[in-house]
Amino acid sequence: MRDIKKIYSELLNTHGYQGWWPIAGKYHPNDYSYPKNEKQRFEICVGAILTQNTAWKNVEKALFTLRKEKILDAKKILDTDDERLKGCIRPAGYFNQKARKLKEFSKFYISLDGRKPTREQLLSVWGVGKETADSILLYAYHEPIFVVDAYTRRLLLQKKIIAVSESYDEIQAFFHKRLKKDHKKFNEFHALIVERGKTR
DNA sequence: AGCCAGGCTACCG
DNA sequence: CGGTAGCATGGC
Repeated sequence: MRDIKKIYSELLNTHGYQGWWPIAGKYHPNDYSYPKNEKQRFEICVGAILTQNTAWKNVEKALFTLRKEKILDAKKILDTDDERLKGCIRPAGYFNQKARKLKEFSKFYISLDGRKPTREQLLSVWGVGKETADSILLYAYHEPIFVVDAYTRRLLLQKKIIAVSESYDEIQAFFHKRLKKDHKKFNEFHALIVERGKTR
């Protein structure tokens, strides 16, 4: 039996600490203390939405522009004209949809008033699906919840740990069942799976 | 020069 | 329910 803990250490040996979630373009290997403030927390949420089916490289361009234009903020995004917002995030693709998603999420984020959202609440927001919700919970709120993405499925299939495409929730339960619920470990594991997926 | 990226919604049978 | 078209740009 191929233990997923063994897969984790192999990935770590091969790729090293990934330093997720990147804040303002910077990674911070083996330091899981981010976000350090609300501003950074919101940036993670925006990045999680913008990176939907999109290369992170393109998301960075959008984040850079939002930062430069000083609208990387929930209230500012809501106050920004749709066309201007679309222009800022254009490199991240699907800009019509994503502009709407950012506004819907900003409204939701403000309504939280500093409280931590539940998974159910996140999923009720238009444009937030399971992976995005779990990424936000794990990386922005340090909740020990495993993020499942296309790379995770591919990895489990390649290692013949699963037969054919199981559901998101089943795969997530698989990890939850076998790993201690530690947000740092979940953070690193998911980041490593993505890194492996990118470099094939 | 295609293919594909750190998905989601809407709609179909 | 599961399956899939459409969304869009930029990197390799």
